[in-house]
Amino acid sequence: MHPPHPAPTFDVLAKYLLSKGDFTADDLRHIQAATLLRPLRKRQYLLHAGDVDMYHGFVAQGCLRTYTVDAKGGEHIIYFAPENWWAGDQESLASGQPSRYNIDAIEDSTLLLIKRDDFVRLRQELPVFNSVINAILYRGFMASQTRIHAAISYSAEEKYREFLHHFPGLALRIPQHMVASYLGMTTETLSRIRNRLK
Amino acid sequence: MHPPHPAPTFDVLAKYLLSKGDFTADDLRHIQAATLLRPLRKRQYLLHAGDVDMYHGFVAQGCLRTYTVDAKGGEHIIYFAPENWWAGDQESLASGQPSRYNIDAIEDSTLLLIKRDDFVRLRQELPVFNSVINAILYRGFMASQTRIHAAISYSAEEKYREFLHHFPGLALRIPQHMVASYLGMTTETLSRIRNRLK
DNA sequence: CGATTCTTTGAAAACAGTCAATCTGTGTGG
DNA sequence: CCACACAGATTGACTGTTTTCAAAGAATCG
Repeated sequence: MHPPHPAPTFDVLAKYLLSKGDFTADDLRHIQAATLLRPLRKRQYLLHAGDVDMYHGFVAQGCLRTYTVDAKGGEHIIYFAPENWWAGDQESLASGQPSRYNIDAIEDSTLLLIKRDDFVRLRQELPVFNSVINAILYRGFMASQTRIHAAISYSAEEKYREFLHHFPGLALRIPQHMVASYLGMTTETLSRIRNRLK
Repeated sequence: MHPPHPAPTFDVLAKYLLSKGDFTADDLRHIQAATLLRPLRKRQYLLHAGDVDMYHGFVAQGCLRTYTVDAKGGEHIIYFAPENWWAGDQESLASGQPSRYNIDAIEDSTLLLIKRDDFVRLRQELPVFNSVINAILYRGFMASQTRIHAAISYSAEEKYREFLHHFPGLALRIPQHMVASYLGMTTETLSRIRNRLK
């Protein structure tokens, strides 16, 4: 089970960017020059907790997760990054401090990496890129707000329904215990909820 | 119980801004020209759910809350804005859509309002202002992440400890049922936790 | 003070977590 | 290709935590 053909991976990012802003062919060339193709097999890491994140990763294919591991070994998934999402610890990238999070691949995946410094440079050189990235951060912020609302307001069952709605199809692709972890409940609880729902 | 002297309210914002970026006296004058002094008494609203948010509000004094009301009349506090925080629904401000949230004063408060359009203009005209605002949004995003982590990983007691740590002193100022609402638990549960802790 | 708002307490019920066993599918190496 | 190991999902019985409902006690404000 390999990621399919290696070739037109940058096209996924180009298409994504063009859907968000008016990039010229030249802009895209500059961006492409800064990207690095990185296939990641299932269970391989993009970032280990304790390391400093050096890359912004755009997921062209597959799915990654960002998570912590607590004292008892329990994993808590902060977020998922399927195709057309960005992976990386913004905090570590911005501060240069070691990350609290692990990031690894849930499925065989293909990423486009942009080095921290190149990313900063691109934002300075290309105003379109900068404003698109700002918009993305913004949407991420709004999404966090929605998730906080769900976490403090909803029952386990409502959280799961909301998840199905927010990530259509994702629940079918990824292991259930990860969905449970993302929602802040145990696998068993999620299993029983799913049972009730059908 | 009135907000004290009316006079040097803008100074609070000026001081705040100067601590975050290199503003010239002229920059500050421009910003001041766009601000509107708005005292808010306890329980008065800055924004009603269903309305479009027209103002960015800087809290010079007091404390506001942003919250939703569910079908059963339960309130869920999304966040608190004490002195030197911003209040306002970013989503509504950015999109022009009606807000899902209510924002009101928990204490008698003093706000400096900046109209939506003026805010956008200031960001365009003053690069310092723009980058400071970006940094603030950024920190807000990081804080959301931390809060999500707490919400899905911690027990009720751990959440309360974390709250005390994150908002030192705030638990003493605001009603406990609001802290409970913010943490996603009932007043009774929080009361019992506090009892255990002492 | 009287009224309202807020907090505490108790008992019962609902809910989610834990532990352990079983069941299922998938991939690997022989 | 089969057998086995392994990761993942389900189920049941039990425990523990949190909610709910109801009532009573503080504290605050006008």
